Parts: sequence; structure tokens; C-alpha cells
Amino acid sequence: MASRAKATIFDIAREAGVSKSTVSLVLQGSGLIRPETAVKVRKAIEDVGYVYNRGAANLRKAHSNVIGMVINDLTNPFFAELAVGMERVFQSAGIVPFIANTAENPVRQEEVLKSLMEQGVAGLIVSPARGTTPGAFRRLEMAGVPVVFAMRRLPESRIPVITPDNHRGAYLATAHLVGKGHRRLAFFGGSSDLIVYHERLGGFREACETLGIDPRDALIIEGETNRKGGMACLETSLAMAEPPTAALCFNDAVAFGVMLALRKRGLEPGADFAVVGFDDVVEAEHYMPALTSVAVDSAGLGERAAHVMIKMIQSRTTRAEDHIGAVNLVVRESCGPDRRTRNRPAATGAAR
Amino acid sequence: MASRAKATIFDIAREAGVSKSTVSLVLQGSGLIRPETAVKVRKAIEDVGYVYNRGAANLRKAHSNVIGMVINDLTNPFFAELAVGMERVFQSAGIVPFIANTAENPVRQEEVLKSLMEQGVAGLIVSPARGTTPGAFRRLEMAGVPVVFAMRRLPESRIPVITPDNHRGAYLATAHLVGKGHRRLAFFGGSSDLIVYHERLGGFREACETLGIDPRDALIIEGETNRKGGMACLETSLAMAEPPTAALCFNDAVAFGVMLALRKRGLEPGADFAVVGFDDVVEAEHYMPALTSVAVDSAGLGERAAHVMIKMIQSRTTRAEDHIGAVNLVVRESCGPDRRTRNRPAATGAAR
DNA sequence: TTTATTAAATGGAACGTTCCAATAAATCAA
DNA sequence: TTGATTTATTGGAACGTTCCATTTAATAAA
Repeated sequence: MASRAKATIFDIAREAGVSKSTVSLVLQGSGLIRPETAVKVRKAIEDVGYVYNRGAANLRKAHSNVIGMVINDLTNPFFAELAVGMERVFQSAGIVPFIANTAENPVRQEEVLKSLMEQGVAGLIVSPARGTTPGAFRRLEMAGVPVVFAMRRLPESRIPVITPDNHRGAYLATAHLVGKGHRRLAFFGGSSDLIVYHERLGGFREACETLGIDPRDALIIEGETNRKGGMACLETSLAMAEPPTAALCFNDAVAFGVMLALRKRGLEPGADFAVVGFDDVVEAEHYMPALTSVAVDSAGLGERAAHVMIKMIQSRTTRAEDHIGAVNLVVRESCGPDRRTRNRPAATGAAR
Repeated sequence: MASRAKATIFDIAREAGVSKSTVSLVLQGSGLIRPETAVKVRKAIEDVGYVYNRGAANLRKAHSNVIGMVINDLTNPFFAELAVGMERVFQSAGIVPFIANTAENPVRQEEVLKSLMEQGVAGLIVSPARGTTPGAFRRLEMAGVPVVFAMRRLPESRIPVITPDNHRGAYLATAHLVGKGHRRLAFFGGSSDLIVYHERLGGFREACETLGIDPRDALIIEGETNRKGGMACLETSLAMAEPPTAALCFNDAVAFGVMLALRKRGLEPGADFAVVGFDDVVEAEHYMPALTSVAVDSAGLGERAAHVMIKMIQSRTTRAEDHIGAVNLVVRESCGPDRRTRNRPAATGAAR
């Protein structure tokens, strides 16, 4: 039961027979106090069941040891990994990250951001919700709180960004498909309100152009960025006069949807229709067939974002370099050669 | 650039030509101030770029509006859903949940808990890390902070618990397998340091007993609670003299592992070996074949936990009723009848 | 008009820390 | 011994709020 009025440093002081200042010093691990005094104080701390009041401390101290990470979709394993990567580095720096979910809702995001600010966070790592208005972060800039964007960027914003090289990833994946002999390609899923979409689509387009794919043979179908979206995209594409034989998907979830839809039609992903995903979530490896995907190392990006944040806090600046993370194509079993190609033999892929 | 010394209510007061108390009242939405004064103040708040300092406020106020949720594995979509459920109800109650991940590490958990306490949270919802010592929450009890456990419980603890009915879920699933004609059953994955394990295993055992399965035909293999663990369990079981024909898995991840391992051996999950999962994560539905699983409604449990927490905070108590959430078996395609059974025809399952 | 009542605004103390300047005690140099 | 220096400890002010008790202004009742 217990729980009398919360214990403060004064209670500790009384218990240990020293002054509040001494207690404070012990709490901060100052070397100024005599070791014996320190143990005495520490015992008292234990005895009175003291819990440190960081709010009170922050009133005097320059800044707090908490940073907020604001994530647009916690249920996406991809973002969860990002979070885990960040936590790794923050933990070893003795700072505690609090995660908040915006569920892809700008209004919710506004609330979360406000609340985190009020809590006095030292910095913010944000994967902005879709539809975030450019002005949404002006308050934070005004307040001088360091912010870094992770995975997603906002148009016309001076906030540093940590993202994978989406353009290159899409280029690599597309080139892989072309190398397998595919000539009628599709880009499935995503929508143009996402900058990531333009980046990935850009890589796809450039690859098509460079490698001599007729623009009319590069089909683009927007759609939701989940399994359902993928299924819909496939259906739409197969209903066309000359359907594609391979698709690069906006992300792995879309790719899974495409594979599901193929199976439903009695087609075998990989053999009958090649599909490449993006993000390389853990599931990709365990799928049937295993999904070829562009690995973005989200945990690594999370670590990177955390490091940048720590740097910003230490140098008390609100600016930092962007960081574009390397990507690489992980070739698995979801894209075989184009069966209908017979004029030129399929290039030997790096499948293993 | 901006960001002069942080603005306080005094700055607002000066700007608006009122007293700090008036500003405070406006901030709290008190009806005592004249509307015109209020707008004047609100304008000043905007102008000076004020951000509320909740730490300072909490120094006087009874308690804060933040509650912490401490989760043992954020990368498990199951827990992410739990989090999402909680957020839904907290949001509408105007309280902000901060999520922290312990990565199944008791030491990390200790740190996280400490940090949250120092931050002055109003309450804590915890899914304790594996290997948590019973004493780990004594400090919290002493401090009188309301705590509820979600999904997992601790031995000999008086902290209220919100969990699914694991025993019943396992019973249902086992009965389903028996109904399909299986007589040599296995329970795959999990380990005895988890109370959940004992609950689920208990349901399995009771069903076997009640439904006349020879105890020697009820095989129990512990293992990691992920895909790898599932694969290992299957291998071990098939190496036995009289291998089982069906398995109830500790959770869906284990079940996915089992299915993967079956495929690798050229066996068809469902037809050649029946497998049932537990938790019914979203993937279960989309797997190939779709996984029969015990649905636990994690989002619902999250909502429930949040409600209980709110009640506890309001009635300033640290006690509450446990809540055992209903479960139901979602029958899909991963368990057909036992092919080797021919003495008695398989009971018609509730497959749809 | 005077007085009582209500409405609006205010000053001051308190919340639990940190940190500076000051003191007290111990050690050293002369 | 005395003063200077170092080592430990301490009191007080400050941080940005809230809330109570007051004051002031406006309105109603007499």
C-alpha cells in the first residue's frame, strides 16, 4: 500500500543527515562528495523509496535526455525495425527514446508533436504522416528543436533527411528484370502524394529508358501500399490487351499482394510472372516463393538517424547533412526469365 | 533561425498586457476570463512562439497526462496491434501514450521503467520482458503508480492483468485437430519460463486428456517462439519413431516456421500435416495455405487495458480486476484430416 | 447614493530540482 | 602559530507553472 507523499531530496537529506545540495550532488554522481557520505545518501535514497523528478530538474537544466520518435505506421514491420535501430544507439548514449504512433494521420501527428514538445524533448525523429502540410513543422523550427526526417521527406523543407536511395534501388531492380529478358514491365502500387513514390518511380523510368524499353511498354498503376493494393494492381494489369510479364512493386506488402493474386489465378509467381519488392522486410525471405527485393537496411538507417540527432543536439544546431543510405538488390526466387522471350536468351541472373 | 530564450507565460503576459495568472487561466481554458481578454492572450501566445512546459506544470499539478506503454517486442506485429488498440482509447481520453521497447531484455526494461517513472507518468501498461524478476515492479508499487500487465503476467504479483484466454484457445484448437481425426498430436515451440506457455500447454493437455488421446501420443517440444523455432520443432518431431500428424503451435510465427519446414521437405501443410497457430496475426490469413489460428483480438485487449488504466487513474487506486479476453478459432486451410486415419471417419470440421 | 454581490484579474507562495557563491573543515606552506 | 590552499558541505535563488487568497471593476439591490 504505502505511498505516502512522494519523497523528495529533502526527505533524503533529513534521513541521511546532510543537506539537500549534497543529495543533489550524489544524484548527479559528482566526485566532490566524500565516498562515505555518498553511500550514506544512497542508502537513504533506497530507504525512502525516492523517485527522481526529471520535470523539476529540467526546469533548471539546459535540456532533457528524452527524444521522441514519431512514426507514421507502427504496424508496418519496416518502421518497427527503424525504431529498433534508433533505440540501439540512443540506449548506449544514455538517452531514452519515446515512440509515438501517428497512424498516418496528420491531425494526430500534430497532437503527438505538440505533446512531445511540451514534454521538453531534446530532439525529434520523424517519419511524417502522409498528407503532412509543409507548415506542420514550423513551430518546431521556431522552438529550435532539432528534427530529422527518416524514410520520408517533405517538399521544400530544410530539415535533414535520412532515407534509402530509392531511385537507385528501383533502377537496380528494374535492370534485373530487364536482364531476365522481360520487355513489358509494370510499376505497381503507391501514389503520387508520396515523395518516395516519385523517387522509386523515377528509378524505374530511368532504367526503362536507359535499357531501351519502349515507354509504352512501361506500365504504371497506382494503388494502395498494402497487400490489397497489390492484388488490385495485378488484376488491372492482366486485364489489359498486352499485359506485362514482370512488375516492380512499390514495397514488399504490394509484392505479397501481387503474388497472392497470381496464385489465386493459378499462376506461379516467379515462373509465370516476375515480381520484385522493395524494403526487404523479414517476411520476404520466408515467403513462398522467396521474394526478390531491394534491401534498404532500415535498422541501419535508424542508427544513422539517431547518430545525426545526437550530433545535432551536442552541437546545438538545427541543421545537418542529408544522408542517402545504400541499397542492394537481394535476388531470391520470385523472378524467373520471361518465358515468352525467345529472340534473345535470358541473361544469367545472380540467383543463388 | 530565431529561438531566443524560451518564451514563458511572463512573456505572454507582457505581450498581452495582463498578468501571468491570467495567461495561466487562459491556457487551462478557464471560463473565468473575459472572452476578449482570452483572444488577446491567445494571440500573444501565438506571437511569442510559446510552448507549454508540462514539466513545470506537473510540479504543482497532481498528475500528468502521459502514460507509458512498455512493450517487449515491437517488431512482433502482434504487439504493435496491441499498442494501436491502446492508442485509440487514450487518444479520445486526451492522454498521450509513449511507447518504449524493451526488446525482451529485463535490464533494458528496468531502465525504461525508471525513465518513465522519472518522467512522472500517470500510469504504465506493460508487457513484461521474458525473465523479469518478480521484484522488478516493487518500486512502482511503492511509488503508487498504477500498472497493468497486458498479454503476459508475472508469477505472484498483485498487478492486474489483461490477457487472452490462452487455456481455452489451446483447448479449442486441439479439439479441432482431434475432430479432424488426428490422434498423434504435438505442441510446438515456447518455453517454460513464460507463463503464457503453461497456459497454452495446459489447454492442449486438458483437451488431449478429455478427448481420449493417449498421453504418450501428445508430444511436447519446446523451442524458440519464431519461425526458426518452428522449423526446428518440426524437424525434431519428424525424426521420431512415430511422428505426430498435427501440431498446435505456440504462436503464429512458430506455425509459419513449421509450414516452411514442411514445404522444404516436400510436404504440403494442411494435407500432409495439420498445423494450427496462435494469435491470428494479419499474415495468417494471407499465408499459403492460409493458417488456421486462435484469434485473440489484440487490438481489443489493448483497448481494454487502456480502459482499465483510465479507471485506475481516476479512482486513484493501484488495484483492478483481471480481464481474460475471449478467443476464437479461425478455421482456414492449414489443417486437413489425418490421412492415415481410416478406422473412424474424420468429424466434419467447421471449415468454411 | 450606498452597499452587497458577482465577475474578472492579480500577486505570492509553492512544487522539486540545479547551481552558484559561501562557509566550514582539513591540509599544507611558511 | 598563522595564513593560504584544498576538500566537503551548505544555503539561497532560480526555473515555469498552478492555485489560493486578494484586489479591483462591474453590476445589482437597497
